[in-house]
Amino acid sequence: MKTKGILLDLDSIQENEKSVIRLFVKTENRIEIFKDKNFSPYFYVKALDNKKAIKDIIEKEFEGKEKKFKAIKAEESIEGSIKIYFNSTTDLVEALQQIKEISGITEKREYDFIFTSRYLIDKGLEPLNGIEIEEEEKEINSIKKIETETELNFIAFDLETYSETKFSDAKFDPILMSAVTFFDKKTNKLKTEIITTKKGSNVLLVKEEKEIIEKLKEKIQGKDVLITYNGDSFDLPYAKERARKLKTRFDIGIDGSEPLIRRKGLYNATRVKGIPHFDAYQLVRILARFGIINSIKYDLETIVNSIYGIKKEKIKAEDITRIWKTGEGYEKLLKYNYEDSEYTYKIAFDFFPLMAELGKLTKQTLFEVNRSSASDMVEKLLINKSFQEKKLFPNKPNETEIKKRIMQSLKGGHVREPIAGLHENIAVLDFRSLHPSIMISHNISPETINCKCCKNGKHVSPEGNWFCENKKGFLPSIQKELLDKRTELKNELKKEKNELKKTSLNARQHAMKILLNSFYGYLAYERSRWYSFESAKAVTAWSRYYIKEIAKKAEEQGFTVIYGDTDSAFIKMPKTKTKKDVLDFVKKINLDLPGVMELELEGFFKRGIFVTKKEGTAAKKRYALIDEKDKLKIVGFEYVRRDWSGIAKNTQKKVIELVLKEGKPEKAIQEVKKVIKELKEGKIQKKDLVIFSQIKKSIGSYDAIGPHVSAAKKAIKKGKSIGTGSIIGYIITRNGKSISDKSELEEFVEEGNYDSEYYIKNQVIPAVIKIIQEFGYDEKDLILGGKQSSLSAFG
DNA sequence: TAATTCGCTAGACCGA
DNA sequence: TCGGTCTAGCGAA
Repeated sequence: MKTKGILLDLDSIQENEKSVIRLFVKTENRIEIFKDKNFSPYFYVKALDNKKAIKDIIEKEFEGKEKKFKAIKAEESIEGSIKIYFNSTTDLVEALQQIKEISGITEKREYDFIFTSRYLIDKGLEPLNGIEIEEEEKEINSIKKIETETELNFIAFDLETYSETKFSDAKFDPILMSAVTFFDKKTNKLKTEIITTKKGSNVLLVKEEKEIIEKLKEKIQGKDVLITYNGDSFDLPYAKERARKLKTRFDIGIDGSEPLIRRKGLYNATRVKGIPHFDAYQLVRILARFGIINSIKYDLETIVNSIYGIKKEKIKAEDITRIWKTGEGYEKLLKYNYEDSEYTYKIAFDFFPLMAELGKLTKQTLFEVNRSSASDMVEKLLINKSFQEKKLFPNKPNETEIKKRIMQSLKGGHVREPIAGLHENIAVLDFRSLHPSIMISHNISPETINCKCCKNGKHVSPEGNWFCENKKGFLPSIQKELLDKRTELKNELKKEKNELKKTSLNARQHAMKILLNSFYGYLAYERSRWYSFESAKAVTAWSRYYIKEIAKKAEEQGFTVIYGDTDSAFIKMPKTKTKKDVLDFVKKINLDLPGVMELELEGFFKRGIFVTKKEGTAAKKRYALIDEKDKLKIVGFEYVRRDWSGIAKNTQKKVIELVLKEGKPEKAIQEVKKVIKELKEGKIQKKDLVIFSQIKKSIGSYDAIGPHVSAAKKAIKKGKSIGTGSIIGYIITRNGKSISDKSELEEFVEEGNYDSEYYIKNQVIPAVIKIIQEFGYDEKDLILGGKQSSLSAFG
């Protein structure tokens, strides 16, 4: 019988001592389980004498935990290796240890790879894409990928729980309510309901806590993707534990299992069999790593604000309990629960296409890709290609090798010292995808380096290594494929009118961009299977070479180069030069660049400012530009840093704006004076004084107790739970001697209790002084009344 | 518990 | 209480 569906999830189980793959497939209207009993785990070995080794392997009795077993098959395979099959993954693991007892075996390969990933790659399947199964009574005879439009039913949920202390403990504290959000087909809109035991808006009333869990379970059943915000560590483990306490089961898995909690260091990964658990918190972490979003904190309120610009109200744990007890503010609590669930749904929904595409490209399930690192993704992609090209992929490095790799240090990009001051008519040029384009254009790959044939060829790096011109490198050939496909998709995107198709095309090209940019890092990452220090070294050597060449040529053309960082050149156009001259220059450069390397014009800016450091030389990585539409671009300054107070950041922004937009340093000075006055008068609100900083290691292991550590320590004494990874918001109060003494967690500080001296001298003034100094003013002009200088910017 | 290096700044820490 | 050094965090690319 033929069945078509969408592949949601897979796992492997042991059945009659055999490993069996189970696929969770969305067919017509439900999720069904299909078993594949014909796929055996395997690994490869290399041997001195294959014939003899095969005979020995076949005859070998391996010692299992319970009984002896044999390999089911051993045969000659790719690259002169021997492929050995086993009944189960447990057999394979045992055999892996004992295989070295056979003489003449020199090497083991492809043994450290997850069985389910193996299955997807070998069968050429893509999670969240279509599959066609030839089956009998749910047992798979054959399977293949087909292209299908993915239409899935999502459901998000969010729990509110009771707590006498700061944190709820599932052993004692009940679930008060659970919001669920899903797409309502009747109204074609999102619908959110709150399952709870007290009446109110949008409430789905039940009698007791146990029924909340059961109702939630009922709501989840029939959906295809389960969305939470930090469900990995909170909502799912909590619901599971409460169910146990209340003598019921939270068995939402398609196979009737409960959520499976796997400890992953400090965090959990919680899996639901058959229904991919899509944790929006994990998603947001990934997006932040790839620079897609930028946020100070990772709680839902901050994230919603940074993605959608919407201010969502937060209710603290203790208030939830108070509201529940008194009933006062109950509607607010309902709204809070409602919004948590709805925004969680929205974030996950909006970024689902991107994650789905990353999953398809790297052959990872949604659950996996949702918790995957950049190196994971590149590695899976490479392994997949390796399989397609019938090659053996490299082993993971052992710990000794990893340590050796860490010892090596790599020189990075070139940063040019800026010319400090105010500049006008700036053109910013930059290389399009610098690292990938260097890798592709110079064929940089671990196996093309220093080949026999091309020592004096085109691809000799500035530091001496060279790369083959005859044989295409493994890594760059994949990058080229991605690049070409991406260009094609972007062209299609331009023509496409249908919004849904546009979303999907855009997600695909974005996924490719992310992967493309991760190759270089993977090459230089110590745990990489395709590690090549010398290759990575060549990439950066070339990057330095090319960007310096651009600067040199720009100067030869009569431009002044005012700055450059890694892949960019900021050039100042003298009066005699036009925009066309800049574009012609770019064009000319591109004629000489090799392969796919390309210089682009990022934009024209009417003004820009670079400042000096304390020691007097110009500061790199901090500047501000204003374009022709008066749009500011502020880089590196305190304004973009979370470890500065709002009052300092906002004042700095205003100063930059006044100076760049209107060329009025005098106005800027007035502005700063005004802020200083308000600070002195105690008028500044708490929220503008908070400084955020992360506790990056265990609180006891600090040598230097800075303000954030000090505030954290005090808060811990008061019963707050703060650990590695916590982001602290603190305020410098009037109570104490040193800055650290005065530092206190924001929530413990009364409105108005702040050290105005600190905020003036250590926050506002340092944030603006370097900028106004460029106009001939100094600190005295900010504190004293009179104006010391009358220099004007454009006078 | 998983990409890299370059660069800036603050504030503690320490010895004179 | 000073100045130099070191620890720490965060951002740019």
